[in-house]
Amino acid sequence: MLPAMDTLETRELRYFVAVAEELHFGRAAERLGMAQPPLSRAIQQLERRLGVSLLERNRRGARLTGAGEVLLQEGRAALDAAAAAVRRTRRAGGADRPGGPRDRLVLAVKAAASHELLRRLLAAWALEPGCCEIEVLPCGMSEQEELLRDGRADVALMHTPWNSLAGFDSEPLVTEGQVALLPAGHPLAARRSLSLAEIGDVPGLPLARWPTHGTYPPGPGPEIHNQTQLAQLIALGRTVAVAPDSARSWLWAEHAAVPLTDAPAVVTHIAWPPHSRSLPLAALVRTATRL
Amino acid sequence: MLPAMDTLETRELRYFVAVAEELHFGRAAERLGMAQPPLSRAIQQLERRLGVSLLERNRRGARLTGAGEVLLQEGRAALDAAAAAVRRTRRAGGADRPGGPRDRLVLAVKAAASHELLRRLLAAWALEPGCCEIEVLPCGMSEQEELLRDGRADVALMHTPWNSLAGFDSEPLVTEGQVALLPAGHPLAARRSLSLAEIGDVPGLPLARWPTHGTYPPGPGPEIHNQTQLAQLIALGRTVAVAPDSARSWLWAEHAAVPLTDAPAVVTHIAWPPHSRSLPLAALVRTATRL
DNA sequence: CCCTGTCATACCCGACGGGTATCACCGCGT
DNA sequence: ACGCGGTGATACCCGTCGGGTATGACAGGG
Repeated sequence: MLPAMDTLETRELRYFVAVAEELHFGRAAERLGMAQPPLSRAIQQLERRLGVSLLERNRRGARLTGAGEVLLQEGRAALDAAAAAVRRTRRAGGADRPGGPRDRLVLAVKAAASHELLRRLLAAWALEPGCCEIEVLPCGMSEQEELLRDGRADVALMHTPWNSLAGFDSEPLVTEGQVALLPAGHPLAARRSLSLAEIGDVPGLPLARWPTHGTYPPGPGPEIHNQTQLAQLIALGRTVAVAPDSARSWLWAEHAAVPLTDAPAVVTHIAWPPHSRSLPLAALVRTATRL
Repeated sequence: MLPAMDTLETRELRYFVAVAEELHFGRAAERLGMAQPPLSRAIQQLERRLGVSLLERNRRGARLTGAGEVLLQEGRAALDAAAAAVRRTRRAGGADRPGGPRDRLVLAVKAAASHELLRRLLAAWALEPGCCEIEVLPCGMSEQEELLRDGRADVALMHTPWNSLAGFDSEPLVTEGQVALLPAGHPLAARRSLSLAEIGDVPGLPLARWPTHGTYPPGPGPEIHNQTQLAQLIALGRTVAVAPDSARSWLWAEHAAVPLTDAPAVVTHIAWPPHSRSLPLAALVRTATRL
């Protein structure tokens, strides 16, 4: 029997994703803990089986073809799905914590976002009859999607328009406007309201840049990694930022918040993987939407 | 190196899904084109690696444990994702039709649903500057989800509340009410409007049952496989059915349609896999929403 | 009580995944 | 110009393991 032309082993996907990300067979092999020749051969076999060229080999590394781009994206999704299958199955069988509670929900939240909402949600959940333990998993700015996809989290709080809800089930919880965060002494800080255009090109006060999926948008402003860093740079009069209303709760004395008239509203959603049949999850979502 | 504890090969998933669906090692092995002993061994290895019991072996077949249920669902999703990766990569590389157009969208539509909308959509698409070939893939009642997930289709017309949009991106296109489809001669056919309760228990005229994901809801009515069959049974005075307004377009002379006051509205959506980066797809969605 | 049908065990073999050594190629340095 | 370094490809070998066949253990039914 020929080796199943229409199916890909996750091993092959892991190999290809590693090569596609490194664009270098040697480094990819090292990352995979194997030697370079078998990796080269595996990718060649993959290309032959698919009947498609995935990489343009250069003397100096490699470049992805269009089909390679597609396989990188789809392959990551498939690997996430396989990883999720393992994690969720182990959890369902109680194999992750021997003897531990098998009803446990992992909730992914951006560190330092939606404090107040989270507090209220956990309080309401504790009063719920069917409640179970909730493990709060703090994560980076755009990490929730991946955590939900690969099964490390069961449910997440996400914020449109920053997070994409594509591929998940979700319910909106709270809508809030956005404010400009300025140094308290700055002339604009005295204004009652501002527009995005007005803060977009203030001389000497470039707009801070947040990472989205690991990469930063282009611009003159500083690259921000966490909220504390941002707070400091604003207090030092080095930058200005756009944030939801609820950011007021962590402002310093040196900060000022001015409502923005034309910034898109931020909606906090509770989101979870589609087709979930978990009863605790359904109960948590119900609790959240009733807050 | 131990054989990668945290990862599942698609081969193992295929095996488990086959066993979980058949609940019988022998039949599953036959379906997989292999002998029973290696299949048994593979499942045992799988259970050991996951540290979880997946099946309760009985002398008379097997039953799924809770963890097994989870792995069945998650495993199917992962297999669909892997199959989609193969199909979409081949399509992107033009390997499916040698020399054929690599820009081609496959649109899944329920046979005989949304005729008029589809006609208008295709007409508008043909006028679009960036238009490409559209292959219309007719499918069963609830088949669109699977076609999108495993990459056989790029985009689909779906109808809530029958189809679930969970896990997809979508845009609503049309909302329509529902009507009762009755034999023309029936007393109720003369009414201006009806309620679901009224047609739910008409003596001698049981409500037809449509399949959802291959299974039929319980009830006394006949099991319907396609629209022609339904039309015939209604004309014969054997059954009554609930259908969207647009069903009027295929009514026979022996049929009558009476608006239902309390049936949920049917919304036709255009839906596609999340995180798509296809430009033709984006253009098609734009065209559809502007209709 | 044996026969049937189920899944598990024992054993063997071939395929193939992976390692080592080496080659072919090209850019770049001196 | 020539050699050197670094890239991916090729050649070859070996051990593992996936799969097949034969058989066992066991329970239920005629």
